[in-house]
Amino acid sequence: MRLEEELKMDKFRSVFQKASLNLMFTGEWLMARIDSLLKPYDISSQQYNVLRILRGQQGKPINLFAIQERMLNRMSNATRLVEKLRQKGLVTRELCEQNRRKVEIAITDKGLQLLDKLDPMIEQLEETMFQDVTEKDAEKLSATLDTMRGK
Amino acid sequence: MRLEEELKMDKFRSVFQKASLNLMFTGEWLMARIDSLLKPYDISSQQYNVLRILRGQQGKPINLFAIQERMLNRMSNATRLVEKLRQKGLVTRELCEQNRRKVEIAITDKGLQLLDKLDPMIEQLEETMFQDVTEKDAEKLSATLDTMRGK
DNA sequence: TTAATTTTATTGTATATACAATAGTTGCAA
DNA sequence: TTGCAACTATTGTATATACAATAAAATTAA
Repeated sequence: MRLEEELKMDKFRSVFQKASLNLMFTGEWLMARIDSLLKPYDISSQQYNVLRILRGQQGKPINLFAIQERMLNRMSNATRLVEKLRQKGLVTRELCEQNRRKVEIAITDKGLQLLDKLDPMIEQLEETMFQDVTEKDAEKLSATLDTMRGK
Repeated sequence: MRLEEELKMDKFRSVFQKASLNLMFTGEWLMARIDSLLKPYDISSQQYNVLRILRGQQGKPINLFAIQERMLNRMSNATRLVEKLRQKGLVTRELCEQNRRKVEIAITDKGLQLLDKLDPMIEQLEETMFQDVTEKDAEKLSATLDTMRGK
């Protein structure tokens, strides 16, 4: 459905305004889809994102500051987010001996297993979303978004 | 900056995964920009969005359910959001006589004046974002997003 | 008319979020 | 060496959010 119908708007100030609204709307839409996929596993999209960041580290621990830098939405609170994951046994937390300001976080086997279970579901969602979008258009989308965020 | 650098990721599973992440990241990025523009006026991007919906009604009141349908992110709580606006004197709330389930909301002059002040700031932000994006690319962006959300 | 269903709004509750304030640790400059 | 700045994490607090439960009014069906 086009954005006009989706938001019941009959006109936009400009194609740029329409693109902005569409970007925010579709971004929210996608996160809501992901959240509802993850809900039965009692994990939020934020938490899922952090687990993937940790897996991307290939077992190397990473501190809270670095996690924050890699998060999709700017850090509201990496400390508390990671603490939730720790309580579920999905990550470990260890004080860094070399630099006692830092806290090193790593994903556990249980965390990896959870991701293994979730991955196909997320990939399936992606496939559905992009079934009528070419690789070229997906690349174009990324390129336009990069341009919008600027240097 | 490209998403790779932004999120410090060296590779993506596919161009589709990259596009998904970019969509969520850039959507959040844009909302955060808008929120920080609005902050001095003590209004959130959600509240701003509702005010614009009301203005779009050309003075005709609109009920909470219809507001919810037009909101950018799915309704968490239109009741409470609108109540905040009412407390600031930006909207009015009136029980509908014809259908007593409904509550009619309308924007006040104060609300319209606030929007008049905010509009140029938001337009300026849009201009900056799209300064290196053509109209054609903006249309393409909207079209791809519409396709992703599907029928 | 009564009962069931649908529409619309409100409330409760747990959690997430933004953002500022604080604090401990380290590194650097005077 | 001391003091200051930068880095990193935690905490406090107010607000926003998701989502379910409830309620009231209207509509439909029996």
